[in-house]
Amino acid sequence: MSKKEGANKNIKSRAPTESDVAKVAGVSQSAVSRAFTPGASVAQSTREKILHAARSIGYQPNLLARSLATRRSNIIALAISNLENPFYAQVVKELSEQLAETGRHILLFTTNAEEDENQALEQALSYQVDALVMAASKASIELTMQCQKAGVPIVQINRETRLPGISTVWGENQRAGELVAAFLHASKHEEYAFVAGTKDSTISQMRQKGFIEYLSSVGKKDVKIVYGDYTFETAAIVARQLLEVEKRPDAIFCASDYMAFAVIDVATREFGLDVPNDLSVIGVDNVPESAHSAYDLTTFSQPAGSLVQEAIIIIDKMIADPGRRAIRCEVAGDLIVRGSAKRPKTGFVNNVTNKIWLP
Amino acid sequence: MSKKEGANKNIKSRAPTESDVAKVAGVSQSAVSRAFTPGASVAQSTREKILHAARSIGYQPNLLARSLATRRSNIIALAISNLENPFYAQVVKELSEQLAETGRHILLFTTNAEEDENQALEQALSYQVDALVMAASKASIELTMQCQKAGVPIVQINRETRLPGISTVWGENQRAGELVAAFLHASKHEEYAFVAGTKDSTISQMRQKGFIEYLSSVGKKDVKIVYGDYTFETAAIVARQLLEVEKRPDAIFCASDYMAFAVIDVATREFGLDVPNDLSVIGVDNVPESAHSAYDLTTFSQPAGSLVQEAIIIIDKMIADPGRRAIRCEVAGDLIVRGSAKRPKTGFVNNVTNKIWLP
DNA sequence: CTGAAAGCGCTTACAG
DNA sequence: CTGAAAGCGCTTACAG
Repeated sequence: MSKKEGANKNIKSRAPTESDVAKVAGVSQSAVSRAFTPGASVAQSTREKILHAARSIGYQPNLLARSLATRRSNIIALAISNLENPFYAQVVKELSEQLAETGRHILLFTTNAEEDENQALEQALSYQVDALVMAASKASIELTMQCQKAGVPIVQINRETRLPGISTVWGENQRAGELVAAFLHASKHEEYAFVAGTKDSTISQMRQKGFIEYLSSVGKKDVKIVYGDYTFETAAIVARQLLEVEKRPDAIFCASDYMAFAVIDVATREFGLDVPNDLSVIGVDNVPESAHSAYDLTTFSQPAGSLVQEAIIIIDKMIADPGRRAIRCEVAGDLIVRGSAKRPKTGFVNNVTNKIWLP
Repeated sequence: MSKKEGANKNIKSRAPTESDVAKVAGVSQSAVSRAFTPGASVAQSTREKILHAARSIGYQPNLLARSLATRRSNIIALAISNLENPFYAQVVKELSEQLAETGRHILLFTTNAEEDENQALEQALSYQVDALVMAASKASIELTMQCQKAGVPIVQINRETRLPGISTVWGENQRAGELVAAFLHASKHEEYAFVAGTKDSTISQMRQKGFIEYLSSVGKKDVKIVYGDYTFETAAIVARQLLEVEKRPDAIFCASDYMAFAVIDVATREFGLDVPNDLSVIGVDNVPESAHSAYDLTTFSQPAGSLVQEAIIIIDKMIADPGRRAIRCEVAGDLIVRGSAKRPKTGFVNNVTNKIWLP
């Protein structure tokens, strides 16, 4: 047994480090570091020598150590709840893929209660993440202040909250409500209802605002509002409440596709209603499932890929210029016409992939 | 401006460190470290003094630095594809929540092509993750060898591949195929088909094996096999191929619920078939959507929560004893009876939450 | 119980 | 272009 091996007390062999590579290549440890730093000042020949040595012993840079030294981890924290809603699954996927293009990755925090929300974010900060994106997830104001103090940009996806220092991207929520109302009114519905998300959801509030304001302007002032809490189960419960009364609605607008699925389920299976002849149902999001013929849902689209793309642009701007003020950005959507709601006679436009409606 | 502030060249203030806390509390930096280490040797009074000082300046430990020093990051890499399949969304959620109970978190790698698969895993290793879990995701053998050399445990979820050193947990795949076959045969079907996943998916192969072997044993030797590639779109395409022929199947078993949804969509909307009277469809997974009445899918369950739980147990064992051999573990499921397949006259059992079938 | 010191594996001015 | 050295913010033997 050589002296070197004898010194190694652990059974499990250490992963090779820059020093190991340096020894093999016959250069200094700093030279090795430079060989792995794009744009660093190294002779072409020594770089090659080093890379060869590195390969021969299976060296991989330790990204944790690099992060500590550079103060940049290339890790982005994602705080998310509602992963069962396909819209948020899409957000995760898009964010992960788009970040990967620049070598960054997601550290995931799934949250339910607000307490573990806060705890999660504290942990995220401790991991020295480069930024924090929050989707369907709300942190306390204190904590977001803490992020700002730590110089970690925060961007919210799909919220319209106006908090100091917090960037956010969202869809056309109020316009969604207005367009849906116009569409349903143009196709001659009588009784309207809105299945909201949670009470404190700003995007749900904006959709509701657009919806009832438009309807009010055309004389429909008694829109029933119920809260589906963005879950399938609660949406099903409130759908029952909506449909079991004498004068049931013939048009239901839901604050998310996912809740719209629950409404359609209850209406067709439990109440024997025909969608759209007895009841029109419209959602928001345009998740992939909406196009599945089991639901064939008319919906206002909110493209997850675009929201994520804007979020990343914001993150990059904030990182490049930490003094910068929060950025707020709205992403456009369309009313995608499918089979779950009666259609007006006029106003269709053919999009590249979908039939969309404009008044 | 004080001397100290003058020395701070950056606009953005550094996050406070142990040294900062030490200065405020009037102790050494190592004392601060101990105060934050459970079970370390510190006087109760000094610990309190330190924690108070820490709070006063908003100190949070730098987990990256801690990871570097302890060689334990409390980060688990998750390589996953198919996030659009709700089963895998559930795996993400469950893994994230169950790991959070012990203060660990997921570093997420979403993968499509096998190349970025490998690249992802290399990166994961570079981040010094404590373990790697792979779901619906396949790495090259070389890379998995590299993980082993680096002493990083790997566990695969939902694969039956037998690779040296790789732990894996899976459902009762062959039994699923057998039970489904028995169920369909007992309810008097004539023409059988199997919608497989990808050609190289071991779990799909095992399900197929159980299915055709049972059917063969009762004289049904001509089961049609098509490949849905685990995607909704491909499953829809092969469903069309299956149904457009003269002698179409009246019983289709799908290697995943997600593909079963596509089959039901195509059968009902495009071919006007009644499920289950014209066609029985059965899946595997029992994702939440299966219970939604739009599909009301009969399916063999594969509980994501249990699979994840076993995976974590394995990880912990491997970390505790790195010399240990790979662990392989099968998780039991049930045939959950719902409305998408004709039922046999006999053999029902009432589970706590579901109606299950046993021959 | 406590502090000084070495070390985790990198990066990055600074000299040469 | 290259190396020696200090530093990133922690942990952990080692003395006292």
